[in-house]
Amino acid sequence: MTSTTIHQRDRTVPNTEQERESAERDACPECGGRLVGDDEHAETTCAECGLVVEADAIDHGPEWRTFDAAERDSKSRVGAPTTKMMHDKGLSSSIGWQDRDAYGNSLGSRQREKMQRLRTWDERFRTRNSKERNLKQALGEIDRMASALGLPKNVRETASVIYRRALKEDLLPGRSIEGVATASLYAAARQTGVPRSLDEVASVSRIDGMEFKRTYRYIVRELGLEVKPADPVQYLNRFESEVDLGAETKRRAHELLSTAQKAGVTSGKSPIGLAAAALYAAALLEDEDLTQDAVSEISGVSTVTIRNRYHDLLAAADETQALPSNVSIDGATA
DNA sequence: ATGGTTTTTACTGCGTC
DNA sequence: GACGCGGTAAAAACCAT
Repeated sequence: MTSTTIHQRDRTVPNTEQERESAERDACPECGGRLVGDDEHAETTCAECGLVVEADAIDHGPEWRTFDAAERDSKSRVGAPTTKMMHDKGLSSSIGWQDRDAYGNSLGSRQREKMQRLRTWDERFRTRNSKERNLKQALGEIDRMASALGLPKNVRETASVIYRRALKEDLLPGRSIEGVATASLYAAARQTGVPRSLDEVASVSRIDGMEFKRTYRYIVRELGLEVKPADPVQYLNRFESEVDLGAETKRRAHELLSTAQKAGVTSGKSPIGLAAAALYAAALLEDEDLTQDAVSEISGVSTVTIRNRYHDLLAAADETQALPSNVSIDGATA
């Protein structure tokens, strides 16, 4: 990640001192007059007739503005420059440093001391407010996403605890508030045993998936969070509630899952895939009307994975002869 | 950075309604 | 002929080293 691409758009506009001088010596194509470089407006103009030879050649804006669309959408992604150094974007007033009153007269020593105290407190309040506002926004965001995902209150609380820790440990600078908020929520959901997949969380977040995963890993590492691999059963429960199935089918699905877990064929496999496969396999055994495509739809797992996993599940079930021996699994064993 | 594992994508053939 | 299902190869994503 070098920054080489940022400034090398058009080298006809002078960057260095020498280049600018040479540019000034060039002649205007219109009237032959002297050309003048204007850094402020990124233009090269003719001193005689005012013709603008080069306009908007170089973006003089701060480079942290221009990386991708998501950044432009949410100003809050600008980490250190605005949120830390200029948390209020320079909008709030502050107490000046000169010991002068509004008319420019200098203050007496008593007044000077008073102003000094006020300055101290003014500074304290302002930085404090910024952190609080920051936190408030993050918590609001967490709340919004949590309700969109139908997550219970304790998850939000866990998420906010995680977020506060991140804030305390100075993990925020350089990262977006929303990114950390999203990551906190995802981690909290998993820790509290109500997992949502990365995709699901990403879909209700304002930040893109890549960024989300990156910040998630980051805060898990930095905070030393303990996040155990998600339990497939949790996913299974949720998938079951999204389709209309008989009670026996659901029982079966759980059974398949637990025998497979005991058989040890589940380690390393994605919990979501296992849950989806268990659901499909159970429906198959119970002659329910449930296609692989449907399961894939609600679980976000490809049909290929469902096939592979459900073969594993049935094989495991066969070996542990957990199936009642008189039940025929027509065709499913092949 | 690299290699091994898992998942996805894309394409195929088969049987059925 | 569309649909559900199954298999495969190659690409992509993920993870630990």
